Parts: sequence; structure tokens; C-alpha cells
Amino acid sequence: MSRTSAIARIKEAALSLVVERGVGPTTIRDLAHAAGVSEGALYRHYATKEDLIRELFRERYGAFAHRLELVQAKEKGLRAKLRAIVRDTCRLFDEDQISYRFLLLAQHEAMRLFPPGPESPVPVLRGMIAAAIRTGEIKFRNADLGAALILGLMIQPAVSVVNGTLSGPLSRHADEMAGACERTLFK
Amino acid sequence: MSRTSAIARIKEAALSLVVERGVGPTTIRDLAHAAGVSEGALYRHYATKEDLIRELFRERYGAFAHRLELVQAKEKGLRAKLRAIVRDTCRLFDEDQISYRFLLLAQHEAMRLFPPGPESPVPVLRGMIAAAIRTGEIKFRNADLGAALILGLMIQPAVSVVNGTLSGPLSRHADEMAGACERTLFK
Amino acid sequence: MSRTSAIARIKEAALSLVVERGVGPTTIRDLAHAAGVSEGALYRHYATKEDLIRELFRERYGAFAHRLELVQAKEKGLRAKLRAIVRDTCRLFDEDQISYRFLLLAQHEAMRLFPPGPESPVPVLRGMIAAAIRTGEIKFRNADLGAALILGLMIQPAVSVVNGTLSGPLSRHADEMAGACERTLFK
Amino acid sequence: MSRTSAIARIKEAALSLVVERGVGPTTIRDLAHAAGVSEGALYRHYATKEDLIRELFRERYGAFAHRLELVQAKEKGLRAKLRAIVRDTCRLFDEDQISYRFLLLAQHEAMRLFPPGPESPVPVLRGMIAAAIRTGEIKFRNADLGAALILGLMIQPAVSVVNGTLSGPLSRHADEMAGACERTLFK
DNA sequence: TATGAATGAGCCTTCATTCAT
DNA sequence: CATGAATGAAGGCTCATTCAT
Repeated sequence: MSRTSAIARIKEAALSLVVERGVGPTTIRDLAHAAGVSEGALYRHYATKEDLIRELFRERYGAFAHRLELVQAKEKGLRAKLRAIVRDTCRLFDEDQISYRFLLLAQHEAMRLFPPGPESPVPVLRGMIAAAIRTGEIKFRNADLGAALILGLMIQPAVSVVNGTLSGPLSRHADEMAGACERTLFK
Repeated sequence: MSRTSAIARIKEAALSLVVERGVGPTTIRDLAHAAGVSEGALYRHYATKEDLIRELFRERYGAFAHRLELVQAKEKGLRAKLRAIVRDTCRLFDEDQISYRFLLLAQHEAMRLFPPGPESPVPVLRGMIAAAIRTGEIKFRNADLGAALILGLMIQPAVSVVNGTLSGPLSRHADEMAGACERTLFK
Repeated sequence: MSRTSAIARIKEAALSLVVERGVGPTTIRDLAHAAGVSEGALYRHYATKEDLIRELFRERYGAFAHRLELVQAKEKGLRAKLRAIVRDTCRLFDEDQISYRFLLLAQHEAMRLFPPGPESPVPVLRGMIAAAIRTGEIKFRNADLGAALILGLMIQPAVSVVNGTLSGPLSRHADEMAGACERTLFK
Repeated sequence: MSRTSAIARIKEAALSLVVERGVGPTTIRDLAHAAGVSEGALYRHYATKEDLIRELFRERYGAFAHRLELVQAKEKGLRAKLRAIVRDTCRLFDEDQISYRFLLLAQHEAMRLFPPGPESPVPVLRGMIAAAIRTGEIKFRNADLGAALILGLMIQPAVSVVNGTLSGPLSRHADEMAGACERTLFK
């Protein structure tokens, strides 16, 4: 009947609705309707509403971490890695803002609802920076702080585009953002 | 009867509960109980639950913006202003984490619930940066982007402390954070 | 507005509906409607539907045990006690069949739903019989079996009247029932 | 594939589950799973869940009535008949408690769900007693009451064993139970 | 014919809001 | 005025039944 599988449509619907309304206000009824399935059908695939959202968060967050990992692994040197990551993330934002905004929720709504899964972008950034510290590539000392700062430089412009404080597309700002990342770590 | 006014106790209770549980899960009954007033009494002061939360957000957000404004106005030059703002914000976080975390919610939960009020920290940052651009103090061109980047550098370390990814107190990292702000804008 | 208290009306409604339909099929909606209160109001008095039913069972079952205890305590000798109990129980049945039938449920539906409360008619009967065994009034040996048999002689005629197999009022059969109890224990 | 027929396995599963959980809480899915058939397959054999349970009740109740009929027909005189019936029923209980407990449900849960079928143990008992009244074997006058009393003497000890108030096996108490039946009818 | 995914009415429960006292 | 009991509209979830494959 439908080209795409029910599970795929459910995930898609959940993604959009959660981004638009938040986790709590998104009802099972909304989800089922948006996905074009019955309410009961949701429960064939997920035990509870919470399970559905959690799985979606884990999956997306993990996939994003994996993506970051791949992108940075291709480059040599922290500068190149930072630049590649920033560019890639900006492109993701511009091409699929819904997905990106869903990732942003992970830091806030999701954190209250479930323990963070193992895969997350933070360790990737932290790892990159720690490596550069070990090799002496940078004089910056605290990898945890470094990861937080880079994350902030990457996330906040996206948030600003979303709330209208900064004009997009985000990729237009990618070079400036990457530059800020470099100057932050290479003092 | 009680030393503090009912309204003050309601706000205090709302602040804590919303930070702990989020807006949705905080019930009127929780609020009333925590504030030591009856449920009905809440409606004497606020028309709806949403009104209460919104007013609290506006008030706190505005107060924070005002505080930033005062702090930066005392300093001469973007470097000094940035440093002062970062230090002050870190101190706020360390001294009253609940209040600070409430502000963080404003960017996410609150944004969905009501149109942003006029007073916000973003214009303050934007204004500082725009001024420095005008005077030629920095070569950085885009004040909106600059404000977003500085905001990211200030916010994310706090978020990281809250979620355990970075060890506090935040003030320990203030100088490094301020340095990153400077290098971001003074290329 | 209403002469009787909400709680009393709720209990009354629950009693009737549970007797008519059973525990499971009786919905909160039914209960609230029959009691003339809103659904939500039920939850001011009872935490869950199960709690409501359980409390009702305990209360009624306990009251019945207490009543039996009082009735038998007034009489001297097992014969007189049995006769008094049977007569009293038959009268209860005839005067308030709903209440009596509710008690019958306790042996079946209730047992599956919650652990039996401490007060129950069985120990009363058992105690009477055990005492008569101790004093040598009867040669019957097993008080547990004796209690079961007497219970059977008292309950089953009531059940039969309810399902139309025996014509009422039950009191008409009280003497014969009491006689059977005597002959059962005084061999 | 399976040695036993689907229908037999369904009945078996229904019997156990209904005894354990009651009629309402036993779901079609439970039944199908326990019987090793699909949910849809159940509907090939029974139009509704209610039909399945009803048929099972009728069948078992009828079979029990038939068994009673056979057992009593073999004996001469009410005394011998009562003794035979009690012994046989106790043995049934001890050997197949599940089946016996299912019969007990018939008096309560089943009665609410559907009109009683034609075959039932009550007429058998009633018939035995009525015959003894006609022949002048007993002075007891009311066959309906007699049947109720005998039923009570047979059923309640079993119920007591099930709920732990009387220690089994039930056959241990068969002679005492039979004696009570005799003394009840032969005053 | 058998399967089990899908449906959707209905259940228990929660909670913002109202209002009698 | 304050209180908190009452209201009733959802919300998450279950499950008998249907039906495409």
C-alpha cells in the first residue's frame, strides 16, 4: 500500500513532531496520525511512547557521532579536522534542518528523560583534541573544556539560525565558524 | 504569616521545579505545594500555568540581559567587556546554578511556548560586537554571527558542567573561556 | 447538594455494579456515573480503581466477620450459636441481597485480586468449632473441615436462591439449614 | 505437526488460563500463544472469545453432570449414592485440580456471562434427593434445598483447600464430608 | 487455510481550571 | 480572599476482532 515501511514513517513522523512540539506535547495520537498508522500499530514496534523517542534519540545521536568520526578520520591535523567537521555539520543543518534540530534536543529534553547512550559527538571532539594535546599540536590543556567550546561554536550559530537571530544558510558561516574553532584551540 | 510574599515563594518554587522536571511535567499542584499556597491561590496571581511560566521566563531572561548590560557598560573596550561578562556569568552559574539553568531552558523549552520577549542577552552581545565593528576595534564583520559564537562559548561549558562532561566550578574555566571569546572576535 | 456524602454514594454504586457485572467489567465511568460524581472525583478518595474495590471488600468482609462474632458471642453452646448465626445470615441476605452477594464475591473474584485481609468469617466459624471440640461438646475432630462444611451449608442455599434454583426468601429455610449444621457437627 | 488437535490445545490452554487469571484478564493473544496457534486461527473455531469460554463451560459442566449421573446410577440407596458421589468428586479434585477449579468458576464468573446450559450437576443431586423423598427413604422434604446443602458440603471444602484454609488432599476428608451429607438429609 | 499486523473503541488515570464554602 | 474538592477533557495503552498476504 505504502511505499515506505511503517517503522520508517513512524520515525519520520516522530522526528518532525518532536522537533516542532517537544517530547511531552507530542501525543501518540499525533504520531500515529502523522505516520499514517493506527495508535495500536505503534505498540507493535515500540513498547511505550518513551521507548520510541528514546530509540530515535539513540539512533540519531549515534549516527551523528559516527558521521563526525568518519569525517574527522579522513583528515590529517586538528586544523583540517575541525574545518571538515564544521563544514560537514553546517551542510547537514542546511540539508536536513529537522534532523539537526532533533539532535539539538538531545542535549536538553532527552537528557532529562533517559540516560545518555554510549555514542555521542562529545567524545569524538574530545578525542580529537586530546590527540592534538598529546602530540603537542596545540598548547591548549583541557580537552574537556576544549570539546565544550568547540561544541558551543558549532551549535549556537545553528540555534541562532533556527530562532531567526542569524540569517542562513548556515554553510555561509562555515569558514568563520571553523576559524573561530581554530583560534580557540590554537592560541 | 510567612516572611516572604506568596508571589515570591511561587516564583521560587516554579524556578526549581521547572529546572528539575521541565515545564510540562511540573504540575500546578506541585507548584502550589512547593510554594506553600493552595492551588486556587495561584490563579489569583496568574491567569494560567502558562502565564506563570512565561512571566518567570521573561523576568529572569530580562534580568539577565540587564545584568550583562550593566557589567559590559562598566568596561572599556571589547576585550575587557568580554572578559567581564564571561567572569560574571561563570560566577552566576557557580553561585546560583538553578537560576542559570533556568535561563538555559529559555533557549529551548521556552522558545516553543511563547514568542521571545524583547529583553534578551543576545542583543546585548550583538550590540557590543556591532560597536566594536563600527569603531574598527575588530575586523570581524558579522555581528549576528559574532554574538552567536560568543554565546556558544559561554553557554556550552556550563551545559557541560551540568551534564557532567566538564568538571566545575565553571569559574575555574573563566579565563580560558574569555580567551576563546577574544580570539574568536580578534582574528 | 446531595444529602449523602460522595464517598458513601461511591461505595454504594461500587457495591451494586460489582455485584451485577463483576470487578473487571465495572468501569470507572460506570462507577462515577452511578455515584453521581465525576471520574476525577473518584481519585480524590481512592488512588486506583483496584484500591476502591479492595477497600470495599475489606470493609464489608470485616464487618460481616464482626457481625458473626457478635451474634455467636451472645449465645451459649454450639447449637445455639449455629442457629443464631444461620438465622442472622439468612436475614441479612433477605434484607440486603446486594450486600450479601458482594460478600460472596470475596471468595472468588476478590481472592484473585488481593491478599485476603485479616478479618474474615472463616476464623469466626473455626473458632466456634474449635472451642466446642476443646470442651468436648462435639466429637467432630477437624475444626478447619468443620468450618468449611458449615460455610458450605450457609452459602450454597443463598447462591441457589440467587440463581433461581431455590425459592426464597432464604429465611424460610433457616431452620432446616441450622439443623443441617447441627447434624453435621454433632454426629 | 502436533499430535493433539488445535481445538484440543485451545481448550486446554483456555482452561488453565481462565482458572489462573479469570475470564476477563485472559486475552486472545495469551490463549493463542499458550495453545500454539495464531490469533486468527482461534476465530476459525470460535466466533468470539466469549463463545470459546462459553462452550468450554458448557462442555465441562455438562461432562461433570454426566459423570455424577453415572456414578450415582451405579449405587443403590441415597446413602450409597451420596458416598459414591462425594468420593468421586474428591478424587477428581485431587487428580485434576485445574478442571475442578474451572467448574467452580461456573457458579460465579460464568453465571454472569451466559445463561446456564441445560446440563448441570444440580439437577442430578436434586433428582437423587427427590427420588429418595418419593420413596420415603428420607423425611427431608425440600429437594431444592437438599440439593443446595449437599452442593455446599461438597464444594466448600474444595474451595477451602484451594485457598489454603483446609489442608489437602481433599480425599482425606471424603468420609467426613459424605457423613455430613448423610446426616443432613437423614435427620 | 494460516498468520499476525493493523485497527480503533474504550479503559484507567492525570491535571489545568473552576467554584462552592 | 483562600481553600481544595470537583470537573472533564485528554493522554497512554490494551485487546477483541478483522483482513491482506
